[in-house]
Amino acid sequence: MNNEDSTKKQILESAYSLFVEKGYRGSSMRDIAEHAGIKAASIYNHFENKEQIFEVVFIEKHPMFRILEILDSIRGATAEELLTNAVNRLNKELRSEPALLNLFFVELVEMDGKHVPRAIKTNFPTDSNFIKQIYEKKSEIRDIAIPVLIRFLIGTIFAHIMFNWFIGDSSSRRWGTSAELNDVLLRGILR
Amino acid sequence: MNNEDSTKKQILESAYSLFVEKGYRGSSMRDIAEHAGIKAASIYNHFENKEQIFEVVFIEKHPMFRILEILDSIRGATAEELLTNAVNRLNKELRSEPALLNLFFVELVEMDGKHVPRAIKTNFPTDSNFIKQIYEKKSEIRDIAIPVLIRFLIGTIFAHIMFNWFIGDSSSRRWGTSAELNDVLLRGILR
DNA sequence: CCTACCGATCGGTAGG
DNA sequence: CCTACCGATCGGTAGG
Repeated sequence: MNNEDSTKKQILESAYSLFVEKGYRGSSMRDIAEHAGIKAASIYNHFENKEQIFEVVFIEKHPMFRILEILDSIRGATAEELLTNAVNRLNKELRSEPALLNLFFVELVEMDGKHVPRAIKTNFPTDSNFIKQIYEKKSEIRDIAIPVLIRFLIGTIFAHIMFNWFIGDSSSRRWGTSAELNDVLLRGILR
Repeated sequence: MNNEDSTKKQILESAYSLFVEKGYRGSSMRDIAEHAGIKAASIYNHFENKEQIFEVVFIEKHPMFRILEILDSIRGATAEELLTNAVNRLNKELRSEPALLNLFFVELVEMDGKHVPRAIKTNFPTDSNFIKQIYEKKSEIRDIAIPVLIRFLIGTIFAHIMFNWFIGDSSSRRWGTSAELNDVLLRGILR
């Protein structure tokens, strides 16, 4: 039924935004229901219990897939351009939507990371435009395995943003700008 | 009083380990009390409420300070040695004590990061043995501001470990080893 | 430092 | 899909 589907989707969207904002235990079934326009008891027509909702949300919204999706829209004539664009874009995206990583933190702290393996197995992307582009520009890059490169790239962005959280955004000037970090990154990656 | 002090400390230690393991809302005052060997009501002789406990714990155990503390014990004859040792040591430490970062995730998700600025202001280290050593070896390093370097170093370790969490530890072979990441990092930092 | 207790809220169920 | 309700647990207080 169409109605069933759309209610289920609304529950998932509601749960996602609440989990990300308040954590798992901080988001009650009543909150999730209200935000989806129904009553708490009705949720149980679509899900067995609260944890099942989280499971589905986490698998669908695993930040890794979202990040690979963002990377797929990046273009660049040279490896340097491609990588610089990727860093800038990811940086911007993760800043404007810190929620992206929050879901993962909730999984780590409140769920002990137990859903991670299944999330990876369920929907790891089979082909990535970004990775394809990197392969085409392989000659400009040091002899590093591509997965290691991807890892380093994504990792650097995380690092950048997480460090800002650590020290608070207030004193960020003294700790360097995005461009400086990008420079160090490219030096390590390019020939 | 000595007794007051030690009870307070036990409450803080108990709260720390519980917050890290179960999150803020997942750790009840009764749990915290029991783990400290007292009853829940007695906590209020030492703290005004639950959030005040978290505040004190977070300021005392902010991962950034613990990391700088670990770095202070690192030695190395050359910049390369110093940095490699630092990467390996931090990596080992963060792996054996993932709790270190969990406290910060709890703060970000359940507290909205509101205690971060005060934690930084309250106890930022005035002198660091590690930073001093880096300065002495400045000639071997590219012309990067030292804070940027520290940031990149700590960030790389984070990145390494967080990426493992993201993909789950299962498929880690294909994504590269610690040594490979260290190599990319050093290329970017050393002259 | 404790026992006893408060109102509020939780996840989930019964029954229609 | 709802109303009504369950037992359990929460943070916090009173009073000694």
